[in-house]
Amino acid sequence: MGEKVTIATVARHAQVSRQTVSNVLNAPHIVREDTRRRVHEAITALGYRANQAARQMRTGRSRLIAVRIEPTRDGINGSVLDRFLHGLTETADASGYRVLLYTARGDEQEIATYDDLLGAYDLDAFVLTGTKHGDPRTAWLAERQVPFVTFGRPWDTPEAHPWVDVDGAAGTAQATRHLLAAGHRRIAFVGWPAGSGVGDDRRAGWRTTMAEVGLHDAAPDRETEDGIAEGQREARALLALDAPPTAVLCVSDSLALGAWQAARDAAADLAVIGFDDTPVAAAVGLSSVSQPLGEAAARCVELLTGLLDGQRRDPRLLLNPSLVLRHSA
Amino acid sequence: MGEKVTIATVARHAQVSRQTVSNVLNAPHIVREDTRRRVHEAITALGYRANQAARQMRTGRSRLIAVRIEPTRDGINGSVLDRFLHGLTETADASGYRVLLYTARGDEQEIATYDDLLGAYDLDAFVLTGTKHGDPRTAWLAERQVPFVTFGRPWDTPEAHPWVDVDGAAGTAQATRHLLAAGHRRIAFVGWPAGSGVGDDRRAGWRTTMAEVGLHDAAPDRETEDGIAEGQREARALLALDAPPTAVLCVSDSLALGAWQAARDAAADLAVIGFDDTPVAAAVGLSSVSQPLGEAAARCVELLTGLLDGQRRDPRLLLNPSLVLRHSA
DNA sequence: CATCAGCATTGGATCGTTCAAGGCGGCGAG
DNA sequence: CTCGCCGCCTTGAACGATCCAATGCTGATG
Repeated sequence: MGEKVTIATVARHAQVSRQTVSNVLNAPHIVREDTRRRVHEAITALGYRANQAARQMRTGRSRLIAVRIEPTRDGINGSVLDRFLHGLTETADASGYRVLLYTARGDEQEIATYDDLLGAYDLDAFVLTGTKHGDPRTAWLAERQVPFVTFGRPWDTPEAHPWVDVDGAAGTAQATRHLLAAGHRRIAFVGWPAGSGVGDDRRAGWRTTMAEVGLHDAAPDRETEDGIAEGQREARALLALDAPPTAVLCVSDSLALGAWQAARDAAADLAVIGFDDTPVAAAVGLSSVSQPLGEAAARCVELLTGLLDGQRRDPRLLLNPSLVLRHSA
Repeated sequence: MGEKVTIATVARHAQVSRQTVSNVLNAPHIVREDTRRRVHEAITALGYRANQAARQMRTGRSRLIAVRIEPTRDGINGSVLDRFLHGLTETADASGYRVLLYTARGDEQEIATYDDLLGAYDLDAFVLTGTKHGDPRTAWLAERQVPFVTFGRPWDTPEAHPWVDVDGAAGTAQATRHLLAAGHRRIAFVGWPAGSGVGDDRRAGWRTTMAEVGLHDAAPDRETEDGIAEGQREARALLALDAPPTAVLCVSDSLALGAWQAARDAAADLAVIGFDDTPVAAAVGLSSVSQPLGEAAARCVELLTGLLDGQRRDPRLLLNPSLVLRHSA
């Protein structure tokens, strides 16, 4: 339709210079009230939108945030990222940022992608999900002073970089207390093999809570890979014990679902609580610990915009999950 | 570390002019073999990456594709978009494009977002998911000649714009044939209220297949909103019939899961097949019709790059889903 | 030997924005 | 009265790439 509307068009229309229009947008306080209003009127009248490419070329900032999207590994856990991503996009929008996606197989390729994105698109910041011990990605980014936030704690050095995370231990502690309050005494835990930050954290919440009430002995602790079949297997093993537990707390919904199915098949009276409150849990009526993903995403964006604006807020945030009760416990 | 690497840096390093470097990148055939090689060596040696902002300003193309991410409505169906998005990002990457996310509440706001994205970021193209009758979004984009592809047919006018879709009718037909081959004669369908393109399409596959074998009379057809509780209700109603069906085909996994649970609770021998092959279906062992989401995404990107390069391929693609068999049928 | 075609290469202009520097009127201080 | 300063605005230059027109070079031809 109409010709391209640039800052010059607006300037002509408002009878001022280009720079004044630019100032209205970027430093309104140095422009006189009525001039500012006149420029704003011209902007809306013409439907002007600042060209990001041109702005970016001059300032080196793109107002773009990169987020990795992973292949849905499990299928069950995929929805977690999905919800997080949605929250991220929405909050970023509100702050004038946009979310750019990328994929990568393996850390090395991911780092190459950083390089690419930074070089070609001048990305402002990165959001990483799923951190692990000795993560090479955060090291690379930190070394180059690229602003980034992780959703997930750096498990080695808590102060290494800004992060947002959900307090897994608090979640399992809450679940454990709920089971205790319901009269359970033998409460087992089915978790991942020790060594993963997330898994160990969640296990710790259960363990300390059980220890607090002196029930540590009546608390079988199992380690297994993630999966429904694995959950079934562990539940069967637990039920075959001399003094089987009356409740099981699982580190994931996959394991919890398996355990729940195994208990039902064996007609055993076993309370089960999972973790992540995935759609699967909701669908089959499984109680689960729910992460505040929307809030986590919002905090990530807040931290990033803070970083980019040079503000210094406390760059580490631990959020509390909540327990969602359904039929299974 | 090193200073910013621009096209001039590369030119100096390779002992040629800026334009020659540009030609190597954009029109390699007009540059002499050995010159080209020398330039390429300089590029890799310096780690040069073309600045997209500068390129975009001159050419007006951003190599960016926008995709909407929706709030996970159901929770169960969210994973479909998730997998599609992953495929999209991966294929786009391979073609040198990047995926930009956006959210919007309602069509009006979404159209405003188009305007914004086009004005500010010079987006090259859009991918829309979930089309409906009389979609105002596609009309808006078409009117402005913005390149776009929809994942989902335009249900009013098949030739309106390029699209990729999965043949829902073929999927339900395949599922119906499977049930027939397994000896079922009374096969019910639980679908959404007539009027939604997707739902009607899926219903049609079942109906025509049943009609082909003259079993149309023995085929109860139910209409209901989506949801697990709704699926349970419909299954109970079906089982209470004088001549209850021995199998149920559902338009979604949510409904199928509900039906499957109701049948189990009633200890009824009822085969159930769902649609979308969501993680929930996989988790509980529900047979389902699976959409080739990765391929659909790849085709979307192919179509778009074709459009952008001015190629004229057939811009309409109907893909075949496949039946995934588990315990439930 | 002069001319010209064919091709690779060069310099300058350009996209839309922001930064740096400067102009200009008015006001208070010396 | 003059000077300096402040607030507000304008002008020229720059970011890094591509496009366009012009130039240099080589070799073949009249």
